[in-house]
Amino acid sequence: MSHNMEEIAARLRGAGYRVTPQRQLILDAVCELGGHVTAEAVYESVQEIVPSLNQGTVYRALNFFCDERIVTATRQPDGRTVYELAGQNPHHHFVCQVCGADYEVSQQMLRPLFERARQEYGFAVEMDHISFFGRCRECR
Amino acid sequence: MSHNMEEIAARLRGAGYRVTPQRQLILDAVCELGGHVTAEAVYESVQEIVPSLNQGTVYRALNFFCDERIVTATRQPDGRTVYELAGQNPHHHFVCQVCGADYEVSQQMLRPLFERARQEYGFAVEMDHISFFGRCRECR
DNA sequence: CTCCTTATTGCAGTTACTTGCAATAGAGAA
DNA sequence: TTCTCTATTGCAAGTAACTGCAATAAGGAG
Ligand SMILES: [Mn+2]
Ligand SMILES: [Mn+2]
Ligand SMILES: [Zn+2]
Ligand SMILES: [Zn+2]
Repeated sequence: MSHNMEEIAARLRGAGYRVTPQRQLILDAVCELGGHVTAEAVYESVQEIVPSLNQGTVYRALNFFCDERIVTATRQPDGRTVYELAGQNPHHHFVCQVCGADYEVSQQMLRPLFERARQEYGFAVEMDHISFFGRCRECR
Repeated sequence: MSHNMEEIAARLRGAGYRVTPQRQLILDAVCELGGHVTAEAVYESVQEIVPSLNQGTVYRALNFFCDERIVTATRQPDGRTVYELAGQNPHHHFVCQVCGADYEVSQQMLRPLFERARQEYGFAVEMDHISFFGRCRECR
């Protein structure tokens, strides 16, 4: 996973947002830490570079990037939220509540359901990163 | 929505749990308030009958009932969790993020997806009350 | 009915995240 | 470069929900 900051910056500025060093550091951290990362981990990471950078700023930036669809978020059953670069391949997850096994599944897999939602209810699901919790084969 | 306390109480006692007045009040409140109800609303409701009843107890009881599959919970995008009696007809929701419109959809609708999860990954999804957020026809 | 084990409660403190506000600083205009 | 507007930050307080611990009480045994 990698991100093109130039491109993202241009898009954000074009929309009237500002590209601050804090936001760049935070996005870099999400990218470099890789995979599903907690706000806490991002905070600790950026903290090492700019100790004055505030936790509130981390949360706000992460939410901002989610709104802008630059990162995705999933709420875990433990109450924490994990973030990830909303890169090239949109996907969802099947997560085992017992052992934590995590199957990444493509957007495709949910298409039939979303299609039916649209046809039967005129409803357009707008979730690009869902986690379905349950049990894997071994844990049943 | 209604619940048979006798039956539930017997089942809980049989499993080694205790049926306390607090738990009964809390379950009654979820039932009587009806529909999707917040912990806050439950707390205020039981508070009127037993003012000493603690918020922590409400949260613990609600989680306990969720574990026992007696109530279901959904986390809303605003961060709050709403609870509901896990009654006769298991269902999920399509919720419009703009106007709040809420389509209740039967468990059936998700069966093909869950079936595929099982066949392709050996994964058994164990979520009985999912909310899919998006936009309704009018709000698009 | 009384006793005993231990599940549950009340309480207070903690965690994860959000928010109001005054100070700061992007970034477009001149 | 300088000015100006206002988006964003740091800070501190606020919120929903969770948790450790000592006191309480459910409910089975006798
Ligand atoms: Mn992911
Ligand atoms: Mn429901
Ligand atoms: Zn597993
Ligand atoms: Zn709508």
